[in-house]
Order: sequence, then C-alpha cells, then structure tokens
Amino acid sequence: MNTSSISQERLGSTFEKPGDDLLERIGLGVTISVHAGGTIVIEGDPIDHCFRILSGSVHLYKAVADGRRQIIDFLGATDGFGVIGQSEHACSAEAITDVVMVRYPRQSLEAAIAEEPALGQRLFGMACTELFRAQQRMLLLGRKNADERVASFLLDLAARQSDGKRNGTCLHLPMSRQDIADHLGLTIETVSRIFTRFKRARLVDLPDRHAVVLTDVDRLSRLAEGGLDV
Amino acid sequence: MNTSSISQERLGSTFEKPGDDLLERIGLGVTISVHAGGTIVIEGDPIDHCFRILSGSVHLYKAVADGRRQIIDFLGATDGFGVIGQSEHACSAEAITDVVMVRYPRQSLEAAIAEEPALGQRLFGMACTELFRAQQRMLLLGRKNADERVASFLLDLAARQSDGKRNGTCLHLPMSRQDIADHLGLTIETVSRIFTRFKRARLVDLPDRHAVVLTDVDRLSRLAEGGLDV
DNA sequence: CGAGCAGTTGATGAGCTTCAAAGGTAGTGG
DNA sequence: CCACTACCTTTGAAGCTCATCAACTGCTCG
Repeated sequence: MNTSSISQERLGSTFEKPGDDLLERIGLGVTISVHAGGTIVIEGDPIDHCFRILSGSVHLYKAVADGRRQIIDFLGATDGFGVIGQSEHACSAEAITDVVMVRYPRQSLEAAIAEEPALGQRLFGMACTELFRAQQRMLLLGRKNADERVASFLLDLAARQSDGKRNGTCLHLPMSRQDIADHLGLTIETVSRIFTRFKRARLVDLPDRHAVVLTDVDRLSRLAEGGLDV
Repeated sequence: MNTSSISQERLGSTFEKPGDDLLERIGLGVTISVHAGGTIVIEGDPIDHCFRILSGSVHLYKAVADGRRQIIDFLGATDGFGVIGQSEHACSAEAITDVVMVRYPRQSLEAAIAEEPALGQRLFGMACTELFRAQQRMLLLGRKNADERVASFLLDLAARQSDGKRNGTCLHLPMSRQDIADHLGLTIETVSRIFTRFKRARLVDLPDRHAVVLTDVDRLSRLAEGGLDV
C-alpha cells in the first residue's frame, strides 16, 4: 500500500468548528496525506490512532467475504473517525480523493481526555451524532424504496455540505456511482437510472458526474418520506 | 396511554453487570412498570429521562408516515436507552412484554456524570457498543439477502442472550414475527417461510412461537456470512 | 488517436412482496 | 371445562421492484 505518505509536521491551526480548540491545544497530532483510493485502516485493525480529516473525502465501509460491501458513511473536512471505546476498528476507511488528515495516537488522546473532560464530552457528542445518523440510515436501508433512498441521500448530503437545502444548491459528489450504490444498498445501474429519472422530472440537474443541483427541494423532501412518486 | 403505572420506589440492588454499582450509588432512579404494548417514549420527544430495563423486553423503532417502521433494536434486562448528548429521542420505545424499568431524570444523571467521570466513560462505552451494532446492521440491511438476515439475527440474539452460541442453545424470542420482519427489513411472510425452511434443513428447531433452538450453529454462521445456501 | 474506465441504457429474470386464505394458539365468557 | 372469538402465524399464488447481464456512450489520459 504505497498510496500513503506521512509528512511529520506539527498540526497547524486549520480547524474551524467549535470545540476544535480543544484538539488543537493538545498539539499531539501528526498530519498525514493519503492518495485517492488509498486504504487508511482496515476493519478489525486494533485502534492505535484516531483520525481527523483536514481536506478531501473518505468513506467507511464493512465488507462480506464475497466482495459485497456496505458503505457506512462518507466523511469530509473536519470529520473524524476511529472511535475510542472499542478495541478494533469496526469499519475499513478508504480515501475517495487525495486526503490530508491529522492522526492522534490513541493513548495520548485518552490521556488528554482524562485531563480535559470537555474533550471527552465532545467526543461523546460526536459518537451520539453518528449513532443518530446510523439509526436514520437503518430506516432507509430497511424500509425505503430505491427512489426514496436516493432522494434521502441527496438531502442528507445537502444538510451536511452547504448552508441549508435550498433550490439551486449545488452539491459536490466526490464519490463514484458505485460508492453511492454501496451506501444505499442498491446497484450502480439502479442509482444511474434514478439519477436520470430525477433529472427528467426536474428534481435535480446534473451538470457533471460529480455535481448535483437541487432544483426542487420540496418535492425531493416529500419523495424521501414516501409521500410522492416520480 | 393508560398502560404505564408508576410505583415510586427507590432503586434496590437488582443490577448485575460490571459498572452498575455506579448507577446504583447515585440512588436517583424511580422504578416504573409498563404493560405489554405500552408506549414508553415517542420519537421526537425531548429527552427528559433515561431508562434502564430491569425485566421484560422493549423495542426501539423509527417510523415513516405511511406506517412502515424499522425496529432499530430489541432491548432486555440491564439494557438502557435515552442517549443523553441528543436533545430529542431518536426512536420510539415500546414494551413488547410487561416491563419493569428504572427511570433517571436526565439532569440528575448529567450532574452525576460531572461528579463521577467513570460513569460518563461507561455511558460513552455503551454508546460505542450501540454504534458498533448499528454498523453491523447497516451491512445486514443493505447487503444481505433474506436467509442471511434471519441467520444473522438468530446468532446475534444468541450472542447477547445466552452464554455463547452452542448447538442446543435455546433462544427466547419475546417479539412477534412482525417485529422480527420490521427489524430485518422483510415482511412477516418472508420471515415465517424462512423459519420453516431453516427448520426443515435442521438448522433450528421451533418448539413454540417464542422459542428457537439452534441445532447447527456452524452452518448457521456460514449462512449468515453468505457462504452457504439452504 | 486509441485504450480503458465510469457511467448510461436496455432486456430479462430472480427474490421478495403483496394478496388471499387456512391453520393454530391464547384469551374470554358462558 | 369447553366453545367461541380474535389474533398471530403459516402456506400458496401472482405480481412488482430491483438485480443481473449485456451493449453502448463518453470522458480521461497516455
């Protein structure tokens, strides 16, 4: 796996979100670069480090022996993974694009938490948010049809990425159609067909393969909840 | 909702698992009884209390407007729910059987955590375990077929309920077939058919509707991972 | 310019759902 | 104690959604 190159630099002040000063103050992170397609951790690895993304996109996934995989989540700048409180990584992590991130030795992080309870609370909050998202997605995977899944996916992306879900919002999709399929429990063909159908129905616009413009958020929302057909 | 009756008693010493002494020591719980079928909390309710089950079974679920629902998890004795760190309950909770549980006022619990960091760490650990289970189930819902889902479900139950997955282990299923279906993203008919097929294939025995005896854990395990047909 | 990969589109089919009905089980009241 | 009722579960037949297989398009990069 020669896709990752480690550059031993002290963490600068690249963080933006509230609470990040906590992580910054510790000053124990090391920045790492991983090229697109590179593997960061593998499911079952012992958790020696936690990661925090500075730029680029990552996906977390679980796989079955015969090649099927389920993408658990897509992560972007300021997101972290490697939940301490477990001994092994529950998911594999792979870079979708070139990625720069900070790596924290697990033990140092745990020591920092012991000294600074607010940091522990923040990590607890992050775990709760992840849990909430996971539960949403169980509903999606267990009980929504293909159209509802794709609509939900787009709205979820919008909620996380831009400042709100408004008509005209342009989403950046760093991941491939296959990634989206593996996230939604569908096949690449089904995802592709639904994208074009959504476009014909003027729900979205597709300027290029990595961009989606939401043109009718209202109908998309109703569609995501099962109250509409296309 | 006249299904719940509150009996104001101080919490005794009914806990068993490690770490429970922490909760016990606080001494702020109030025991509550809920009859089978009774609703405990509804998705979206503000989180005023956290709960811990003493006896009986509960399920957590999320619903879509048109009646579809996804059961997020089944809970039994010593399990808790009502994750603090969120403002609203992410799921509804309903009693499957008559249930006795302890109710903790959220604020008191948060105060207790501030005084006793070990308690916070324990809750953090519980959230991480739930997250891990949620991720497992996303793989199940997104990428496993019906047979694999049912096999995985039985093995998961076995791992939680008894002391290990051995041939001859007898599982108690307090929930209905409909509940199982809503947990696995299937219909009640499909679940029923698979149960009888598993029985014919001598993977399990079904003495009555609320009991399953695992008669071939090996094959069941291979089946759950997709390495086998029935 | 051509090779190769990602995505789209079409035709067919499998797996699960839906609809329908019978069989069991538990709970109720005479 | 037994019959009656209501619900849960099982079983069967038909239908639909999405997967699979296959061919084609278009973009990217050497």
